[in-house]
Amino acid sequence: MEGNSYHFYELELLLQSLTREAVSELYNFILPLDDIVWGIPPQPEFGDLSTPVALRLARKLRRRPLDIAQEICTYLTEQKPPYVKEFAVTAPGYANAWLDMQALTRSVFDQIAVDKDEYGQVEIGKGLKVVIEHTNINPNKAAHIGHLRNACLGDTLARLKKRAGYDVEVQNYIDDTGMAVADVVVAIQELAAELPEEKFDYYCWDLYTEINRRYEQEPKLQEKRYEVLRLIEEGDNPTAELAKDVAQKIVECHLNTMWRLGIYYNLLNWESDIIRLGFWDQAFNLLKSKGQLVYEEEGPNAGCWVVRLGDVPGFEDLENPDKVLVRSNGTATYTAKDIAYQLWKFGVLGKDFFYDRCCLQPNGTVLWTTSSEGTKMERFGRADRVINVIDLRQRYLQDVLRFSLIKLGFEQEGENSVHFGYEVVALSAKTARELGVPVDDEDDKTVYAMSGRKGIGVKADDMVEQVIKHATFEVAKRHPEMSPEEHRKLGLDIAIGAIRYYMVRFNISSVLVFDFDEALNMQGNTGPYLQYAYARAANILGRVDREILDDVDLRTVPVPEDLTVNEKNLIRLITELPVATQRAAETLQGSLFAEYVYRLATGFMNFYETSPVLTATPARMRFRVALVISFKQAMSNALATLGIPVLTRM
RNA sequence: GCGCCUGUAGCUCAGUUGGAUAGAGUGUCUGACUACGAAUCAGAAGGUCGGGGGUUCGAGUCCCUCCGGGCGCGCCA
Repeated sequence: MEGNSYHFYELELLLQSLTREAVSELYNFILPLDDIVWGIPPQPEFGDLSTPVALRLARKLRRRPLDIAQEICTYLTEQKPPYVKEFAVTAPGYANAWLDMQALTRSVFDQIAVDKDEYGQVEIGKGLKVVIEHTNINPNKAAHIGHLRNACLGDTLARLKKRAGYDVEVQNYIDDTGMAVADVVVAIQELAAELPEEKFDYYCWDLYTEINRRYEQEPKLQEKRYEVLRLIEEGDNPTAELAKDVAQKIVECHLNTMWRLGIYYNLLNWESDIIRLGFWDQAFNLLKSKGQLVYEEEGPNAGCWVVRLGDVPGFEDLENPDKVLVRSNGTATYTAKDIAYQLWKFGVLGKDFFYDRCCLQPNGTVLWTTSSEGTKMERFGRADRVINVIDLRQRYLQDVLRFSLIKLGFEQEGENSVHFGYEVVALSAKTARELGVPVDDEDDKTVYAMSGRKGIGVKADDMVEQVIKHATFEVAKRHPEMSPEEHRKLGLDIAIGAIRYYMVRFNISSVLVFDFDEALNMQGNTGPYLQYAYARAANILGRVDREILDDVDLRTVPVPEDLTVNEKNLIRLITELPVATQRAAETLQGSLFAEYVYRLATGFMNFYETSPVLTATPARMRFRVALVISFKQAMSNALATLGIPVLTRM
């Protein structure tokens, strides 16, 4: 946001500082900027922007709020801020501003004409590299809808950060040496004769459930898990080879699942490479040299290397707040490896992976993979900020990671580590029942947790396929003239819109109660509603006389004085795109952005219903064509930020 | 036991650092397609914001307390 283009947000900021000036001049009182809010009032009678600042001042100044508001308005009027026509006061003490919408519209048109696809971008992240780690699915079974929430949130975050000017690198961590993979290896060795080529992840889903059942029945089978786990970590043996093969095949399945939804990565980070390249040994030496790693001679952690966290807020009350990094038998804990890995992300470990090209993704970008003997590259990691998209159950561990970095001498890195913690996905009673999970028939309020071990859950591909089927059916109903292939093609794009919007529209800190009926819904506050608004705009423009369309120029088209309520409302929503992007990117709230895009779409729907374009008077028509062009551009940019396909027909 | 999250319309959710009459969607009921596509729009009904105290000009929002639901507290990964 630069130049002299005053939109609502810039105006809000300008009025904020002018108001502070007014308070300081009039009452010799310095108010923090954050205490002065100019916002959109609930009723049009209260103007276009308003502030309750006089109400707040009343107590301190011991004066009537209405009088204060009046004095502030008088002061502001004398300052003649741009695009404000008038200031006025309403009870019980609000100061309101009326804007020159005609001039404001002119300015927005100009900006969209210049910025086009870049309209809505901001530059707060310029020069900063952020590494976003998401997806991170155990490579031992099919992805389920919980993983889908992770991936959709992470991908939307990445898109928002890019639009906010950050240099974004998306990493997908693969725990190929963990217990989960070991379990499937045990299952294959104990239960399976040969492995199928198709739907390998689905096959492993069942194997994983089965082996966990066996563990219950034959506890001594559990000994085999640890033996397999040991062999995998050791490497260079048939069991390790099998594990590697399983992990790679599963990762391939996961990638296909995510690619279908427009989710792409820059780098796959393999746990086995972290181990093989000795990241922890490197980190251990580094941390020892910093002098904050403690070797315990006595107490409960005798013989271990620990980091002391007892004075960290939130840890004081723990029985044993210190975190063991190296066990008394000399092996490193999971957290220790995580610390090493996190240091690598910031480029301060003093050790790097080698890299190989993994494949070309459907969007035309190369996916790279870490490797223990590939080529050296300087481009990965080295982040200014790191965001780990991991569900909230791991909050404690993520806190330990963050505070450990701080305590161990990497204060900056700790401060710049963000745990993007989201709640898990659970099943509604209805959907659980449909899956055959035993549910309480009396009680539809209870939600049911998914469980990989028990095989309870909705697989991501199943859900995607069902939504595609439903969307394809809806398209076919509306377009009998199209071929089944076209139906399916449009159905796919609509399904992507429905799924992605459903996954990001809720607050991340509450459990997403997954219900099939709701996920399949395409009316109301859904992804297809947003796509439909765009399609309607495209449809209008497709019907405008070619000559007129070519002739309408956003930079010169006359803006009428008598803008209607629906026109004004739409213009105002279009001007909000940059600030909506900025706020969502900075607060990491994709849902905030989703809500904005929904309001934008609704604004257009209202305009559409009330404001004919093609049959309006010539001058009005040309203005409305310009407005539709502007909306279409803004909506297209907004949908791209959500990763939702843009459709001219649906 | 300690800690964190959560409770708003029948259901799923919004609700900016305390601000004007608590909002959407869905479901139910009623209207609007020979009109730029009805995946839409307009209207009705639906609320002790979990209960009770407190703070103040003003509380869904802040504090205390109680109740319900979820999760976390390893020399596991």
